[in-house]
Parts: sequence; structure tokens; C-alpha cells
Amino acid sequence: MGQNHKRVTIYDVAKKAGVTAATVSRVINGKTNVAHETKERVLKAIEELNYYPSPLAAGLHSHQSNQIGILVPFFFGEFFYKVLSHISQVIPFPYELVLYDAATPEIKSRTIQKIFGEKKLNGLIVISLPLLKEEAFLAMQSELPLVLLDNVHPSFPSVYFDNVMGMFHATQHLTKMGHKRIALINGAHEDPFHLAVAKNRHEGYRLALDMAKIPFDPDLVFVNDWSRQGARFLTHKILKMKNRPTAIMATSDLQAVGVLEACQEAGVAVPDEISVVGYDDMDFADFFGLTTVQQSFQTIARIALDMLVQAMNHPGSKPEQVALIPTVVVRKTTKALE
Amino acid sequence: MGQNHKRVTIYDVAKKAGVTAATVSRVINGKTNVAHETKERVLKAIEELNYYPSPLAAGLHSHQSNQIGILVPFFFGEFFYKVLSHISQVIPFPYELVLYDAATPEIKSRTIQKIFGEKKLNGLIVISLPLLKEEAFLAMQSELPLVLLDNVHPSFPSVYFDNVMGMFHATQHLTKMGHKRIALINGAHEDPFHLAVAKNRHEGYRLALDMAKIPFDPDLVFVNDWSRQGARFLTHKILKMKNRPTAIMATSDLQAVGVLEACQEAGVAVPDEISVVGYDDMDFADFFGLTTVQQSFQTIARIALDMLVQAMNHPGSKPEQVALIPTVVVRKTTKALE
DNA sequence: ATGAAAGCGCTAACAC
DNA sequence: GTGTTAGCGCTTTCAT
Repeated sequence: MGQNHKRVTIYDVAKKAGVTAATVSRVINGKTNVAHETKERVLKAIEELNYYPSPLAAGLHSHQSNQIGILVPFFFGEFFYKVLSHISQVIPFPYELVLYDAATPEIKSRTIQKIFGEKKLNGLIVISLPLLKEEAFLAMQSELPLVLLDNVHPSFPSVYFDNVMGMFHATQHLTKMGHKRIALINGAHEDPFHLAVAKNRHEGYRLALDMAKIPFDPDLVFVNDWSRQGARFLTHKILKMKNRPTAIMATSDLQAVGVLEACQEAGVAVPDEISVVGYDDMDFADFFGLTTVQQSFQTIARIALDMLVQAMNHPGSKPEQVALIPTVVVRKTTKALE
Repeated sequence: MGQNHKRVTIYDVAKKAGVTAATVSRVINGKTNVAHETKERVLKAIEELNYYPSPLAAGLHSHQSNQIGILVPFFFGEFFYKVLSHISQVIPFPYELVLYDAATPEIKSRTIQKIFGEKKLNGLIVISLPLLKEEAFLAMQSELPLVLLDNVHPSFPSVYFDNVMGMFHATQHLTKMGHKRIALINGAHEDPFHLAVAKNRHEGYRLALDMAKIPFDPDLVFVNDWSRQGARFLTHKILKMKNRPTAIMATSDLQAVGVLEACQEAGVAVPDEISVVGYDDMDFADFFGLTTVQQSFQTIARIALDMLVQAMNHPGSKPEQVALIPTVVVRKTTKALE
């Protein structure tokens, strides 16, 4: 049971192959200046001894762990899950993924300090989280490549879903169908991390209204948390309004489902009596026939990694900003006004 | 822009504090044999230099990276997301989480070989994946502590949700309400990883039938993939049966939703004309009023980490097996037979 | 309580 | 093409 098998090192391989450690190292790292026949011998020895180079020892030299960090606020549910899952699918060999959970802004800051203090990662992807000034400063001092995903900062490569445009298109889908009284159910503007989602989506909504020359009516804007229950509650209020809106634009699918739920409870037919639009196109949106806003997680993951690799290979290259414009998926909860 | 600030090492701290590296090391690692006053000076120097010990260098000595690995088949959707999220909440200081994606059985094997070859992790949690004989052998040779989550192996600490019992209780909920013709919609028995879920859930179903002295009818068992669409398709067939079942037991909520969908399409009222039970209690189950089987992710994560810490601190202690018995959440898709 | 020195496993000049 | 040698930054006996 678990005998203390002594660790096999590069020297064991060297001895077995009748060469020195340097040569073994050359083989491992694919250097070209090794005789073909020697290389074969070394490879055979590696195989036979089942040798795995110590990443710790190799890393001590290069100051690199061959790991890419992912900093993320864990509560993001399906959104986060999808991003992470796609990242893990496109992460280039031989990098490993280290997960850092920014449960609170304090933990986030401490984690960032540690990451840039230790400098062992080959790269870092920060998801959804904005960088505070000090944090950005730290990152800029460092050689550790950083890219932002679902967020922007002028000093770092960033890919993000354009929330303003996404919401603009979604709302415009409604205005183009003749809707003029469009209620907005938004998530909280204030959150511990100071995310810009709520603000941006609000802005997109306003933009579409302006474009359609519909005066903005503050009484049509409702804010709550991002929950289904919150939206359900608000919808009941909306449905009771004297001059009831003909459409409800929600800032997330979860909320949109709450809206649907309330409509059903109140006996208001969707889309015949009221149109409903969500945001996110989560797995269940299709089931509900929900018209919503779709974002490509695969694309954002791929671009983030491309940017990171670019930054790792060409340090100092100037940071690109890429906005991904979400598209509207029209399903069955929206209908043109007669 | 990113000047090459030279890395601050333990020697810099030592010099600044007027001691040697050994003393600084003692302070960092909380050894007691350091004069209080010296310790203060060292701490101050660390602070002022903003020193972070190199985990790579420290690790070269201990052969440890202070990281815990998580090996997981990424496609598990909400299930996986919840487990991971809870694990990240209970992971003890100062460990980091390294994510290994076992996209295919081959990648899984290779990853396991690498992990046990490199031996740098302090521990490994394998989620949902069964261990092949060679893999288990590798792990047993090694000192690297391993725990299985959502799976069992006699040689390793394991925590898992008891699928047999979960399904047993769910089915029994139905039999107790007088249902005798209960269709089973199961996921595929065969999958690349040879998971035991489908088999176990089938067994639980059988067990409840036996217990209620209901003869097993193979014509009532339907198998497809785990998808909503698959279940929807099967349900349409079920609803057309001459002697239609009075209840459908699905092996996942996703499938249960497909069942609900088909019932609605066919104009069959749930639960009045047919009862439906799901499995998983996903976020949306509540919305659908779905009667289903609930599992505590928080508990499974906590226990897995406890076991891992135990194994790390007391190598050689004998592996425990913990089965978590899921409970049935009764909502509105099930009803007693008149 | 603190310092000196060896060594963890690998890499990279620099020789030959 | 291959060997020699000197670190990388930290920990840990062993002295004192």
C-alpha cells in the first residue's frame, strides 16, 4: 500500500540513457541540437522510468508555472459556467487552469495582489470583474499578461459582450413592432463589485427609445435584484397600471421567466396582450419560447485566449478591445402591435 | 510601462531586516523559535518590500504546490457548476484550485497519469468519474491523496449521492400514492466513461416496484439520451399507449421538463391525468412545480474537502465511504390515484 | 534564537 | 552534439 517510491529525476533518466541531465533537458524541451540516436535513447529511458519532469523545479527557473489563472465571481450561475467550460476547451497545451474565486471585493483585491506578487502564472483572465485603480496599476507594473473577459479596461486586452448594443437591439425589436410603452425590469445598479451591466443595459434601452422617438418615461423603469421572484413581483405591479405597457423588457432571462409567470398568474396572455423579452438565452429560454438576446460564449472564450496567448508571446503589444455584439433571437413571446 | 522590476526575494527581506534568509523563512512559516522583536522587524521588511514568497521555490523543497486538483467531465451542466461552486467556497487556506477537464476518457487517463507522475498537487478530487483499474493502481502507489465525489471506489475516500436510494424514494412516492403503471424514462446506460448513474437509477426504480409488489414491466422502460427533447419524444409514444401509464418517472429534471412539454402538447393534464417526477431539483424545477429528487451540493462539497484534508494530514488512514441519501421534494406534478 | 551551508530538480551559459 | 557548472528561491539540518 503506497510504498514510498523514490521520485525519479532527470538524473535517473540521464544515467539510464548514458548522457547528462543537460541532454535530457534538451530532449524534453524539444531543442534541436541533439543527435537523433541520443534522443531516441533518452526518450526510451523516460518512457521506461515513467519520468515526469517536475514543474516546480522547471518553474523555479523560468518563474513560470505553466498555469493560467481565472479570476471570477462565482455566483454568476449559467453565464459563468458556460464561459469557464468554453475556456477549458480552448486552453492551449500545456497550460493548466487555476481558479480564483473572488467571493467579495476584498478577496478579489487580495487575490490580485497575491497573483501579481507571486508572478508564477503565465497569464490571467479576469471575468466580469472591473479592475480598481490600484489593481490595474499593479497589473501594469507586472509582466504578467492580463486579459479582461466580459469587461473593459483601456490598458488591457478586453473582450466583452456589448450590453448597450445588446439591449438596444432587443428593445428595438420591440419598437419596430410598434410598441411604445415598454416597461424595463432591470437588476440592481448597485452591487459590491460595481459591475456596469445594469447601467449599460439601461442605456441600451434608452438608446432604442430615442431612436424610435419615444419619450423616456421613468415610471416605466423598475429595478429589483436579478431574480425571478423579484421580476415576478414587479410584473404584478406593472400589470395593474392604469395605462399598462404593451411590452416588458427584462435584463435577464431569469427575470423574464418571472415576468411570464406573473402574466400567467394574472391571466394576461403572452404575446397577445403583452410582449416579453429576456436577455442571455439561457438553456431554458428555448423551452419558454422566450424572445431574448444571445451571446456566443464560444467566441468570447476563444478570443480571450487568443489575446492572452498574444500577450504572452509578444509582451508590450498594444491592448486590443473587442466588443461582441449580441443578437436577438426571436421566439414566441413577442408580437407586433396591431 | 511595465519596467522590469527585479523580483524581491527572501534575501532582500533578510538584508533589510538585518537577519539571514533562514530567519525570514522561519517567520514566514510561523516557526516559534524566533525572537519576538526579530519577527517584528522581518514582518516590517516583508511589508515594506511587498514581498511574496515564491511558491515555486518553496514547492521545489516540499514537492508541493499548495494546490488541490479537481478532475471533472465538463459537460455536466448545472450539477457540475454547483459542486464546483461549493467546493470553491469551502476550500481551506491556502490552497488553490486547479481544474482538469476530462473531456474524453483518453484525456482523463492521460491527465491522471500526469498528475500522479508530477506529484505536485496536495490533493485531488475526482468528480463523477469512475477510476479504471490502472488509474486506481497509480493512485494507490502514490502518496497523493485522492477523494472521489459522486462516485465510489473501495480504496479511496468517497462521497456520493446514492442514486439507487434517491430513485427508490422517488418511485416509492408514486407507488404509495397508488400508482402501479409507472413508466421510466432513463438516460443512456452506455457512455464513454461508463458512469453508473443510469444503471443505479434503474435499480432504484425496480426496488420501489418490488417493495410495492408491482411486477416489473419492461415495456414501461424507455431509454434515450439525457435530453429534454429525447424525453419529449418518448413521452409522446408513452401517451399513445393503449394501456397508458398513470405516472412517468424521469431520471433527470431536464427530461422531466420534456415530459411536461409533451403532455402539454398532447393535452394531457399533469398531475390530473398523469403524474410526473424528475431528478436533480435544478434551479428551474421549482418554477415548474416539479416533484423531484433533491441533493445537497453544499454537503457533498464539504464532506469531500473534509475527507481530503483528513487524507492529507493523516496519510494511510483508512478510506471512508459516505453515501448521501437524496430526498424527495413534493411539488405539484404528482397526485394520488383515485 | 540565529547563522552557515547544502540541496530540492531543472535550465542555460559556456566549454569542448 | 554533449558535458560542466552555476544558479533559480526557499527550507532545513547542523552548528553556535
